[in-house]
Amino acid sequence: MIQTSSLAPLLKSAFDPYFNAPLATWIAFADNCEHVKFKKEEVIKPQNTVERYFYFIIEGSAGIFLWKEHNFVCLDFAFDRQFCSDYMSLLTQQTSPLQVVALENSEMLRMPVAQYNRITQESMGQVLRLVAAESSFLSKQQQQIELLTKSANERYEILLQQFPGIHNRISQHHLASYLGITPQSLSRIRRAHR
Amino acid sequence: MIQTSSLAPLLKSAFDPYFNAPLATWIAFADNCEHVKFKKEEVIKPQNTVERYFYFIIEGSAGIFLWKEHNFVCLDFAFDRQFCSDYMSLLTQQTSPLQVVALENSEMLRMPVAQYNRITQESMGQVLRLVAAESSFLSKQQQQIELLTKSANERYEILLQQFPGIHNRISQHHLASYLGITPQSLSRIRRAHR
DNA sequence: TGCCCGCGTTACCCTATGGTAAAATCAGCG
DNA sequence: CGCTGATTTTACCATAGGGTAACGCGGGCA
Repeated sequence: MIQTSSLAPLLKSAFDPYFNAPLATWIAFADNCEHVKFKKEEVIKPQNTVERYFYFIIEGSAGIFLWKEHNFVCLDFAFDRQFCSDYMSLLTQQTSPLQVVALENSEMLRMPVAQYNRITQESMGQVLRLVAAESSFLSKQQQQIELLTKSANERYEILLQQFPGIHNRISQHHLASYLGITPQSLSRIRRAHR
Repeated sequence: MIQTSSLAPLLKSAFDPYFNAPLATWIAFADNCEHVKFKKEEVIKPQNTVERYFYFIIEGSAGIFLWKEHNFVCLDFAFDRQFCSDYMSLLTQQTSPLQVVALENSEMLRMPVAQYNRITQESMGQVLRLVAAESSFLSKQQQQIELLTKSANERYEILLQQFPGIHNRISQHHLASYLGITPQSLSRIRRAHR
């Protein structure tokens, strides 16, 4: 069993671009976390439940999904060193229709919401929480801009730029649902790309 | 000229649903603001500039727009007692392609970004800033969900529910661009609605 | 009162994407 | 190495929404 505190450098390097906290702070943070593993396609947080954890991906990937008619559409992807809770439900502590699913075999660090709330009352934790909120907003607004102003084809190109190699890690029907199209349409787009 | 501090009760009542601050705090807040007016269709913040103010709408409305090919598409509306800056640019203090426009003759309260940053280092200000970020995220995610999972027709119905009477205040081509369709398509949808 | 001008509407055809179904390819496993 | 089931591709037609253009209507203004 890995000591979670040994993962502190990883946390520090992931968040250093946003704000500076000494390694000791990240060790304390990691000490409040649990080290968990998920199998590909395993449901981390089912729909219509309350999110109980703040998750950080050590290695692997996850998707945030929403049921629509006959299948799940993907609202967002998260990869190594990213945050991947159902943030909506984490914030409100209400059930949400969103479901979080591991998209590869993954290792994560997770902190129970009670400790997340406690920690985000301390000074560094406030910054962490604000950074999480503001950067989540920025990326959501970016996604909205793309949905409103780009074609499916352009959105696919942007996705590939944003996450190079994503098409080797994530199945096509997930990518398609994220783009707001069917797998068949995505296949057509990929064909045109060659 | 209205004393901005006389608007403190309005601020307090607008934010009370999110967190509780005594009236005195809002008076102090308002004292840092300027009372400004805009005419219908007046540009409050042009595209490709940096947002210099935190805006609060006393009365009226505004839209956040993005240039696409031959016209502006609307990313969001804000009405009385809502916040209406180019939040992306306010946060990053970088230029952004977003443009903020008054959609009716409007009165607003605005606080320069330097004071906004100063105030959001104090305790109540931190809460304000976090609330702004988290609620902006929630509403953006909701918009993304609607774009991905609803038809233009359904999105129009949702918009009417969310802002009752909006179709009497905002022109159809703005509504259409917000929904991601053309004014002609919106006209078709409205016809079907009768 | 009558004339414009802007906005919304209608009409027409076009294109991107959806839906269904079948074929092709790939991947894991005996 | 070949079977089997899953994933991806292709094909075919259907539909929502786009583009252009013409029309109509209502309000401001001469």
